[in-house]
Amino acid sequence: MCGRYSLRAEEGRIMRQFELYQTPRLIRRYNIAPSQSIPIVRLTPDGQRECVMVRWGLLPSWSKEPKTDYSTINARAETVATKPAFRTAFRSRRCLIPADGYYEWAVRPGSKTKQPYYIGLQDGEMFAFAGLWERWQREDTVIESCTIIVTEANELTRTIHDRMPVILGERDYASWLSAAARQTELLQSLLKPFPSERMRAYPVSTAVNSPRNDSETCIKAVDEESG
DNA sequence: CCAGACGTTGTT
DNA sequence: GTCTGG
DNA sequence: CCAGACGTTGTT
DNA sequence: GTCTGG
Repeated sequence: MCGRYSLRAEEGRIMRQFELYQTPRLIRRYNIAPSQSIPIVRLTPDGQRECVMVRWGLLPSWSKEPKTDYSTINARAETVATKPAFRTAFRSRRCLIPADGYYEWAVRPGSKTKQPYYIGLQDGEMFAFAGLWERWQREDTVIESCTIIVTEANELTRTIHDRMPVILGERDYASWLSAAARQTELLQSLLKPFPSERMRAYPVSTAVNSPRNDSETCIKAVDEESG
């Protein structure tokens, strides 16, 4: 699963990696939580890439109330093509979600508290989660939202948790964004665990537990025991 | 036909 | 919106 | 994901 | 215990 992440990269770096002409104004984030407004990269109706802020926690267009349901912050890769809450977005509203690390909480045997880990690429560089976005509209209120797709964990992340977010390599960005709705097999083939060899994970302090803490402390390595 | 659900995770 | 359950 | 709140009435 | 807020 993926319920917290960081995005420290600067706007220029994001524009380069995602081939954008502009981004919204962004500040460094160390502890992004569900329900917050996050930048996503998607295609405009005429096929241009754009970066916009949307709410994390997908709100289906048919929802009666526009409240965030925590259960839609992630979508299972195995079922995303068919579940009512996600399938229409899977067909035509896929997005990339820039990030440079995410957090998982490992259950520690014999301890009531969990050990948070910070997980990312080996070089700490920015990457993209595979995501979906949706638009909810009633009268004059429009709410755009998104979800992060998750899959089974790889060898590295499995030591912490049995699920992990889908990370896309740069070569797959265009396919993910623009594949035709019927190319289910191609799309599905992109939703695989990222290679362990290119990732790293280390324990961090429980400061990250509270979404109020949004500083470098969240990503600083600590010894396992000191949680 | 209409009503009601539509999600994921972790824990029990 | 669309499918399932009654 | 974790943290933090969670309620009504009557009186001042 | 369970829901809401971040």
